[in-house]
Amino acid sequence: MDASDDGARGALTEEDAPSAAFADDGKNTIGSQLASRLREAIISGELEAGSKINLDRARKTFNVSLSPLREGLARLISDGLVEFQDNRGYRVAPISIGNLEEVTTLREELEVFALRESIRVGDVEWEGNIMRALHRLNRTERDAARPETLEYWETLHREFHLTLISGCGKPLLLHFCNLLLNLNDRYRRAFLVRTSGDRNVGQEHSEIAQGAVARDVEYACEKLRQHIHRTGTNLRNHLATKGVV
Amino acid sequence: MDASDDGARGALTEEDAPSAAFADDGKNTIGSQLASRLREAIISGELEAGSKINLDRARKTFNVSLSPLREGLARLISDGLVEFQDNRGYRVAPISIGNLEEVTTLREELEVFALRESIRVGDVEWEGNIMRALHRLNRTERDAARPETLEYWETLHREFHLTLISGCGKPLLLHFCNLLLNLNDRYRRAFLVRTSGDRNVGQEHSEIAQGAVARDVEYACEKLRQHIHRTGTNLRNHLATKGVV
DNA sequence: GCTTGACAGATAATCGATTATTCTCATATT
DNA sequence: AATATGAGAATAATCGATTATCTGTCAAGC
Repeated sequence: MDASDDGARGALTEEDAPSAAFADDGKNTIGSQLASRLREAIISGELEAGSKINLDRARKTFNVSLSPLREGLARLISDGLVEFQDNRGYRVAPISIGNLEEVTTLREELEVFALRESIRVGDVEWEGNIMRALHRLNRTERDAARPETLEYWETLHREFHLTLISGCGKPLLLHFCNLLLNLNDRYRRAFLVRTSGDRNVGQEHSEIAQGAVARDVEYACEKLRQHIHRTGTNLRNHLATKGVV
Repeated sequence: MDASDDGARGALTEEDAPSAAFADDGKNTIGSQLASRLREAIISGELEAGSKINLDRARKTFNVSLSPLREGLARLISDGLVEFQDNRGYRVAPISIGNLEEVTTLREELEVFALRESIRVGDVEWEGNIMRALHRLNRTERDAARPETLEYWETLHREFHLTLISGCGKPLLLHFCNLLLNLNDRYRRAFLVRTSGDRNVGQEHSEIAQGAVARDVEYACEKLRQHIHRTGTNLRNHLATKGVV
C-alpha cells in the first residue's frame, strides 16, 4: 500500500520512507481511514481538482459524522491535496501548469539532493532495497487497457522513487519529497495513460538504480534529474493539449 | 504579526510570503485563533518540546471545546510543530541536535535556491521590500534584558528572511522555507539569548540584501548560506551545552 | 521471579444537535 | 441599467454528551 498510509500519523518528522509491510498497519480511527480514502480519491482524480467539498454531502457519501470528516480533511491539507478557508470550507487543491512546473522543479532539486545524500550515507540494506524495488517495478506490466495494473504500477513506481532516497537519513527531506511525489502522481494519473514513445522508462529506472548502488553520484543524480525532467515535460504537454492553464 | 497567521489558511499552495499589514486579517474561527496561539506558544517555548498535550487540560486552559482544539492542533501538524498518533493524541514536536542539523542543511539548500530564483525573476517591488525589511531589522535594538524587544526582533528577522526569497514565484517552495524557518526559530528562541561575539549579524544581513538587489547571485547566495550555517553551528553548540541530544 | 490477564481510571474519538456565518437571489434604489 | 439591500436557504463551526480505546496496576498462574 501507499507508504503515506501508515496508521501512525506523525508530523513532518514522521517516517515517510517506504518500508516492509506492517502486519497491523494501524488506521484505527475513522479520521485516519478517511484521510487514506480521500487521499486516494484525490490522487486518482476521482475527486475533481479545484472542486468544492461539501461537508454534508461528503458526510453522507462516506457514512461518517462531521468530526472525523474534518479530521481527515485537515490531514490532507498538510499533503497539499486539500485547501481550506475559514467559514468557506474545504476544496480539492486545483491543478495548473504553473503548479506542475514548480513540482517538477522542486523534485529535481530535492529528490536529487536526497539521492546524493543517500549515496553518501546509505548502507547496504538501502542498496538491497533499491534492487528489490527496481526488480518488482520492471517485472510489472503496465497495461493501459487494465486500470488495476496501472494502479499497481503506480504504487511500485512510487515505492521505487521513495526507496532510492530512503537512505539519506533526513526525515524532513523525505517528507517533502513524499509530498511532491503525491502531487506529481496526481498529474500523471490524470493525464498520462501511456508514456511517450521516445522513452524507455524501465531502462531509465535501471540506470538510476545501478548508478546509485555503484555509488556513482554524478551519474545517478544526472539520470534521476533527467528522468524527473522528462516526466515533467511530457505531463506539461498533455496538460496543454487538454487545455489546462 | 506573524506572516503565517493569516486567517485564511490554505494548503501548501497558500501565500506564505510576508506582506503588508492586513486591515482585517480574518482569523474568524476559534480553530484558527487557537492555531495561532498554539503556534506562538510552541515556537516561544511556552509549551515544552516533546511534551504530551492533554486535550482535556488544554480545553480548560484555552476555554474552548474539543472540536476547535483538535482543529487547531491539526493545522500545526502541517507546520511540523505538533505530532499526532491515533488514539494517543497530540504532542509537541521534540527537538534534537539531529533535527536542528537537518533544518539547517535544508535551509541552506532551499532558502539559497529560493534566493537564487528570486534574484533571477524578482521585480523592483521585491527589491524595495528587501530594503524596507532590512532597514526595519537593523534599526531595531535587540536587548536581552527586555524580552518584548527580543520577540519583536524575531518577527522582523523572520520577515527579512521571507522577504528575501519572496520574489521567487514558487508558492510551494516558499511554504517549505516558511516551515523550516518556524522550526529554526524555535531553536533560536529557546537557546540563543545573545549571538556569539565573533559575528556582526546586522552586517551579514546587509551584505545579503545588497547582493540580492545588486543581482549578484553568487555573492548573495554564498553570504546567505554562510549566515544560515553560522546560526546552525551556534545553535548546535548551545544545545550541546545544555545537554540536548 | 517473571509473565499474563483482568480491571479501573484516564484519555481520545465520535456523534447529534445547536449556533454562527456565508451565499443566493429577488427586490428596491440611485 | 447597474448597484445596493435584506430575507431565507445553504453551509460551516461549535458544543456537550457518549462511546471507544489505551495505560497502568495488581493479582493469579507458570
